[in-house]
Amino acid sequence: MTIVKLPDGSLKEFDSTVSVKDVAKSIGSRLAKDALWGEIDMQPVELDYEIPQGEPVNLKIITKKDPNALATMRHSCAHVMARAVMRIKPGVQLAFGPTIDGGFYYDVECDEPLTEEDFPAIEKEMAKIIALDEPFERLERPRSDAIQVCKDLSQDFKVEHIETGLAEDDSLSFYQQGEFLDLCRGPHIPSPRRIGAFKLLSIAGAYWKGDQSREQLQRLYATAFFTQAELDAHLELLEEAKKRDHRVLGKRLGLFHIDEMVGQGLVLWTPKGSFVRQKLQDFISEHLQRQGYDQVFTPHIGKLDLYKTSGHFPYYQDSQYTPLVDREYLSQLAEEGCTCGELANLMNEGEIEGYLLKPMNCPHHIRLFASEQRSYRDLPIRLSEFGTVYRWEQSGEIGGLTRVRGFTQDDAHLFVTQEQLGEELIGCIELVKIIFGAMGMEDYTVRVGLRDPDSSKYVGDPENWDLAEQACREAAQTLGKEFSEDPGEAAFYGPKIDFVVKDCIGRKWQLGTVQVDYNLPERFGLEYVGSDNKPHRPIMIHRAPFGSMERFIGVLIEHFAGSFPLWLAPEQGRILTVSDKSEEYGKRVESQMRNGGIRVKGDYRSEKLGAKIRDGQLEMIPYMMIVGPRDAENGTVSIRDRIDGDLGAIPVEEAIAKFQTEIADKTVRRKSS
RNA sequence: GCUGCUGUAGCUCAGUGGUAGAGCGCGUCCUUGGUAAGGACGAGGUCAUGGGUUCAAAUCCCAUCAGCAGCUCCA
Repeated sequence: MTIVKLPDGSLKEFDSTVSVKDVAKSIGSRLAKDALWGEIDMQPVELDYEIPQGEPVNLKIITKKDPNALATMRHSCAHVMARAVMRIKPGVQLAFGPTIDGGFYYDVECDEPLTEEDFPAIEKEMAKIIALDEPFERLERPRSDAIQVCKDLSQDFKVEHIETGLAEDDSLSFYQQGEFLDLCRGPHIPSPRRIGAFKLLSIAGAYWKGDQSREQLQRLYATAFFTQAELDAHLELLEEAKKRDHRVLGKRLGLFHIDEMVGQGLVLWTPKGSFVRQKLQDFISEHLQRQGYDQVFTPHIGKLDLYKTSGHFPYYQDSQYTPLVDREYLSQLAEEGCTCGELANLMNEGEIEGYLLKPMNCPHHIRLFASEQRSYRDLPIRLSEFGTVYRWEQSGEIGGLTRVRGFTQDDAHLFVTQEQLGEELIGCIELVKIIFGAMGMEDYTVRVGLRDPDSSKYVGDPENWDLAEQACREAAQTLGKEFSEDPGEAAFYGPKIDFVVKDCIGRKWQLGTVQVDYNLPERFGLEYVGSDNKPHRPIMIHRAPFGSMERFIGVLIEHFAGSFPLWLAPEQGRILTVSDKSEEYGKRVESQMRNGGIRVKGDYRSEKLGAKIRDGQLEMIPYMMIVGPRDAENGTVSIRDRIDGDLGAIPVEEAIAKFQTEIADKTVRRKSS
């Protein structure tokens, strides 16, 4: 008698010996077909495994739908990959080899570095290993034995990991497949037969345990699927994603340029890109005005004293452009025979006079606040500026519009009383909500950064912190969207709310941010006169709903795949003449459209209509207005929509009205796919 | 900053130790065509920069700069 207990708690009894497959069949033919392997008392077994008779066993039948099935298979594939690498390159040290979104990796250290040229050989070896069809066998070892096993294998990283990361574990598990033995928590698939299709993707450096001061390993990225078709579809998806990369589209659509001669991470906005940026600024400005913000302008540099007071210099020196040293100060130093090394030391200690390219706008705004006597009646004071800041980002981090060295924040600083904090935070959140709403961006996450209660690194009164954190939570709730609360993620000066989106290849970027600050008002000694006629310290809110114009537009290009909504499109429409004969009418339509406030251009080249349409389509022009003799006669344009294609002929006035409505409504139209 | 890869015409990319090619784009001409590429001819390159090896380097080596992927970082 075989007794099987299924995950739902039900029991099944069989008179004779049955395999996992037989049990699946008894439940349903569909399950039998979809079954990949079984798990008996948590241990993976093959479908033809014969279930022991007697005592009831817990059986789970794993199908593709099981959320862990793919990850388990990929992890087993990682073992196969590591085994293949060890066969090809002797003396390989293994580190970690986990599963990640879309695949897996294994960190290794080789005497002689691996390159992508080694991929075919590794893949071939993997195929051989899979063909051997050896099972993954689990072994449990007490910790002292486990250390010895890893030492015998000369796997130093594994030894270290057992001694540090796994210091609490009394017993450790290994998985063995043929000659390959690896410290591993598991689980694994019963046999490599379930690895359907795999592919090595890329190779990159990675630090052991993510620590920059430790060994740098080689990380082999790869992926695997149950079927070749799924792998192909995945690879195609990756290719598609690359096409919407804002760096590719930015070049193709002529939105921005980054020039070697100007400098790394310094964006030159072309007329088209500038247009989009300006439109976005105008858009948010309307809402700032409505919310009672005051627009200000401040210079791009400030004296070092300003940043010494704010605490940014010399503390954050590494991420700033080198200061512009005061001319007289420099010549004085020169007279005193100061060497370069001494100058650098002075700079490190902050003992230097000069100016700094501003890494943030707050100190300037703070000095504006402090420039007048303030009463509680004046508060809240909301100073906004599209302020350009410069930060010396690490060279390896810079790329496209999403990480740059000079960028413009849609910045503002609110000086508020404790009582006003909550309401003002809600106002800030509303702006973010308006922006994401207008762009049709749903796919973002919200993080509320709270202080770590055990830490003493935070400035400000703990009671105020509690109030501010609560205010942040409540403000975040007004989004009507889930948010995470992250203790320890607050800045040392106050809690914050961050808005994060992913780019086309899955990298996460912070866009909007709202931060409470108890620190700077203190450092600058800011005050207002309260109703009690006594001085009080205001609280500051830093906020930037876009984050930075550069990063936001970078993400926006990918979000729209280059097809901006009509109100944002630099070129909203294009007049296409069927032949030269219609040029005069085309020009008339063009000026009619312009007078109606529509941004149009005319394509009067002696090309065939099909070619002009193709060009317009590739340039993602929202509307093409085709004009030929028929239209000239009837006073119409034949509209071709970027999304829906030919819409037929309508009178010019009607077309203008249609566009005006779409612009005024800021409609986001997307391909319904 | 670190590791690996890459750098050839405006763009996308071929290419060999013996001093450069395609497609697109651009210019001129022909074509006058109603919803995704009409044709011909032509112009355009210190093969990223600086060294080195060699009779000979765009090709091999080194350095620098820049780009890409990842790691680390991001007040």
